[in-house]
Amino acid sequence: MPGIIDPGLINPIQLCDGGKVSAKALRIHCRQCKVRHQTLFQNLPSAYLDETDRLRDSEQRYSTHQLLYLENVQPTHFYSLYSGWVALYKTLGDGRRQIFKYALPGDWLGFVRAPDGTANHSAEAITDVQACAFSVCNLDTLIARLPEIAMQLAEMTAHDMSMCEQHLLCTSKKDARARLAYFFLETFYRVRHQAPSEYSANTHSINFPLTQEHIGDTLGLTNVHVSRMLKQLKVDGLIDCQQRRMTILDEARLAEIAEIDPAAIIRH
Amino acid sequence: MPGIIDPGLINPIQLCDGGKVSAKALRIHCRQCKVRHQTLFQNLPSAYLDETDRLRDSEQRYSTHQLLYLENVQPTHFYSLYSGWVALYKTLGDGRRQIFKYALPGDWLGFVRAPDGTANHSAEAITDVQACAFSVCNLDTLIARLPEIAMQLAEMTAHDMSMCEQHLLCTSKKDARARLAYFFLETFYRVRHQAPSEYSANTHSINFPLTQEHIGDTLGLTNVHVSRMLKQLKVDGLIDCQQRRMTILDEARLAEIAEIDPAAIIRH
DNA sequence: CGACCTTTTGATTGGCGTCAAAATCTGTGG
DNA sequence: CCACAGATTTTGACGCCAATCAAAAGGTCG
Repeated sequence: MPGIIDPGLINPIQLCDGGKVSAKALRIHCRQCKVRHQTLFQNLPSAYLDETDRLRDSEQRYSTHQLLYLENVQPTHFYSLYSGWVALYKTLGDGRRQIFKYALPGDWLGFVRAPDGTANHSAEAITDVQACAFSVCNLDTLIARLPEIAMQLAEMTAHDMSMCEQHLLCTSKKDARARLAYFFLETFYRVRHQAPSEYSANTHSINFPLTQEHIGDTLGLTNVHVSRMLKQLKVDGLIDCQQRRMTILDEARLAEIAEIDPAAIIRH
Repeated sequence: MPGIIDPGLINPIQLCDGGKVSAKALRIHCRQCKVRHQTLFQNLPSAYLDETDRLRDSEQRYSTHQLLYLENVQPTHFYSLYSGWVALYKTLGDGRRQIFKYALPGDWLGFVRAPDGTANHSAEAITDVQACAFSVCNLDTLIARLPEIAMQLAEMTAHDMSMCEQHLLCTSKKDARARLAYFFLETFYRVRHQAPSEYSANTHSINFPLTQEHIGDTLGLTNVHVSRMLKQLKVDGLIDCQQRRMTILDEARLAEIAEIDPAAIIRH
């Protein structure tokens, strides 16, 4: 029910030391989390990683449909996603929404904000989600102590920017069929890379929790039209998509339909 | 003639000390340039500004239709734009292109690149252009010496990202009329803010060098349809646009048509 | 099992693209 | 200052892709 917001869904924070998570489970999780921090902390001397650990605020869990943060609201944290899918989207007055990214494990959320400091988009858990939260206050501390992080942050944002431009190109210049082909391929590659546990090499398939409405909101189509075009792709034997699992059946032809520059794929 | 590239147009660099620019003119320009560096260097102790001056590589001039850099090519410089308009765009195989930003005076170009270091978009001068060029090699030097710049860079990129998301929302969810209204308003605000000399408070108008084809390539419309819808807006007395000048006649109604959140405008 | 969500299918409409030609603007050289 | 070529804008006719409305079928979860 886009456009209508239940404030109770926002920031149901469980602090590490106060919540349901046992100290031991937490320690294990933190250790795993540390690996995931690579995207932001990968160029840091490893000795510094302990420092980042100390600055991490809490572990948080969200279940499907819960919001991590909300457009136009001052966010308290930014997040390193550990598991699950999160949709990042903007809403228009009448409830239409544009999803512009699905955050996957390893992605960072919440750094890009409007000039006044409020979030410029909302973040909703698509699946159950685990995330490491950093207080936005700590970001300054972190950067003051470890300036390398700032550059890393700039490059991560630049990468997001690059994807967003690609998305814009896709949405405004390609027809529905090409958009779908593009989206499925991109998503497939991203999941394979960032969430290998959700990828099966045998079947060339991934876990895929999105509804056709999600896809429509991403590509600027209605769920009805997504259904029609997706059926086409299935009939043509290019793709299979059911029961929360998506299989790429003919990668080459999909890439062709998607008008993807093969060189661009390699980069991901 | 999108899609066809004249290599002669790329990087016609004039070094400060080797080109047509007199030493005096250069010194004046650099001084002005320094002001324009605010976006990247604004948080630096002013003593450091001399250092950035030393790291600046050259002044460059481009005339209409020249390329500053080209998609998929390793760029040698990144730029601080001093005067003029530059279109940043991606091209599809068949020549269709998607312009996703017009760089205006004060903007930085060329930092966002693909993971392999090549430019992920092209930059073409819409008008005659003056830019300060920094060698990409020097960026590391610069940041090593002045770490604050990295954070500034991250925030600038985040701001670009925010605009790109907005653009995506606009293009994929709004009809042609709303897209145009949005685009004219946004452009008007940006020019007023970043190039005050091109803005006239009396007439509420700005210099506007874009063709309807540019606008179409920006908003995902054909030039034909832009022409039709633009005429509507003119007939309705909302806007005037001719002879390279664009006037906002009814800001309130335009904002309404554009479905712009008034709060969002204030932020710019 | 029943309520709700998601997907599918059909019929119809409309916005925007395409093609084409005329009109207007712009800049350049004679 | 005019003439002319090329670029840009305007206008019309027509077609198609995707939106909309509506309803049925299939899935999912409590």
